[in-house]
Amino acid sequence: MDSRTKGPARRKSGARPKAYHHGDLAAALVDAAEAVLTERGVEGFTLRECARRAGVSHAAPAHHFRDAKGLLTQVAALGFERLTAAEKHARDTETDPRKRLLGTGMGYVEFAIEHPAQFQLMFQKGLVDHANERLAKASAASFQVFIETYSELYGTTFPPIHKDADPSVMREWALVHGFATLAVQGQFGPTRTAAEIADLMEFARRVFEDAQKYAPPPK
Amino acid sequence: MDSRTKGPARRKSGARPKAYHHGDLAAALVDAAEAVLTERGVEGFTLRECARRAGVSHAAPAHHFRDAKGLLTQVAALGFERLTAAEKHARDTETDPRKRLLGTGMGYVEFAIEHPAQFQLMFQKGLVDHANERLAKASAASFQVFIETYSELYGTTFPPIHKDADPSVMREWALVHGFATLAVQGQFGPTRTAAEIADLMEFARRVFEDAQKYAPPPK
DNA sequence: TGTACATCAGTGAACGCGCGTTCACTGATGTAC
DNA sequence: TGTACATCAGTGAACGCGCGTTCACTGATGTAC
Repeated sequence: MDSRTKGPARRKSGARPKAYHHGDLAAALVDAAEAVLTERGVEGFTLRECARRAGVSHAAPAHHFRDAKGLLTQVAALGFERLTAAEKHARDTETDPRKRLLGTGMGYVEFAIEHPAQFQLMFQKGLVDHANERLAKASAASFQVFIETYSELYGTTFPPIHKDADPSVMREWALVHGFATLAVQGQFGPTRTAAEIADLMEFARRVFEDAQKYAPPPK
Repeated sequence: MDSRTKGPARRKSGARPKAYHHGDLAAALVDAAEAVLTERGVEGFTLRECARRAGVSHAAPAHHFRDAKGLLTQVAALGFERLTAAEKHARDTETDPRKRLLGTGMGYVEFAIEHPAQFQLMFQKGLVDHANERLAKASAASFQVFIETYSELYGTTFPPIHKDADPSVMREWALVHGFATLAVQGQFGPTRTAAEIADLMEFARRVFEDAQKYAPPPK
């Protein structure tokens, strides 16, 4: 009974390293996949390496994820969920609507720099099952934060993402996404050390503030 | 002697399909690589497929490019050269400095939509030898167009690309690059048919015009 | 509490695959004399 | 113009590699009675 308990109880003992059943392989594989992406990039991702890191045979993942794409899809979905959280976290340290919009962008960039390979995975076609419900929902939510925060400032609402969306909010998104993409690709120099990251974030702030300086007045 | 003549003369006859020497394998491989990228994306690229399309054994490319990365590097360099040309072409249909800056962005986006996989290759770490001189030069030149065109409008000059660059020109680049990236990744819907592409370009124009509306006044 | 059984979550061997790279080779081309 | 030779640009066989996927299997877990 208590042998079935998940989480802490499992780790507390560490006495059963050879347990036949893993306990929470799905989560362990997702963790492993994130680590592999971080260390080797999207190009270097393999299912077998994830299995190795989870301490399990390479056939085991099939019981939890149909195939490599299935695992990557979950990793991407989790990424979007974290991206949304990062946007909201950075935004909610501010109360002024302008600063809140700026904060949203800063959270976006911060997530990208700290999870570059995952960020790339999230926005790359073909690696991931875009029909997946969790992924689609998480992806839409991360954009929705922009729309909401923009609306706080300008008091307008926007249709779901589409060519007919308001050009202003798309401009906001494109700017932030472009900056994040360029940063991740190393166009602004390395971002390995904490100091380099802080530097880059400072640069992001200057760019975004420059953009706001000439933005239309709030409602 | 005339059998050595390159180009048209070689194609004119078509009588020597079995010629032992290809004539211009390097160029043929670059063409093939672009086609493979277009059809299969960065993920689907293989050296052997390029050789197949060039009608040559898979060991032949090594005589012209050290390895797969060597070929991809040349393809990326060519991509940047074309990107620069596209920017300038779109820019130079206008005379008004504001419209010229907008045109530069339009050319950028147009190139990206028409060569999505190549665009991705150009801006992806690890696939390409960034130390390559032709590539570095071509890459810098494509950004230089922004700087030049921006300077036409505002009369300032900027240091080479770096964190200390003027935030305004970086904002311009990030916006355009972000839009192009999102478009290529299908975030604005499919861009297969001519009509879809025209639609997207129209949307780009609206977004960039919206951005200019609130830009600082010219010099 | 004990037992029988179904289900679940792993194992590990085997498969076929296409890849990049290397190698000794050979035919074609260009050049020196 | 002819010949000898060096160089160049291909061939095709072979290599080792790690991959994803499949399969029959087995040990562990949960449940019904």
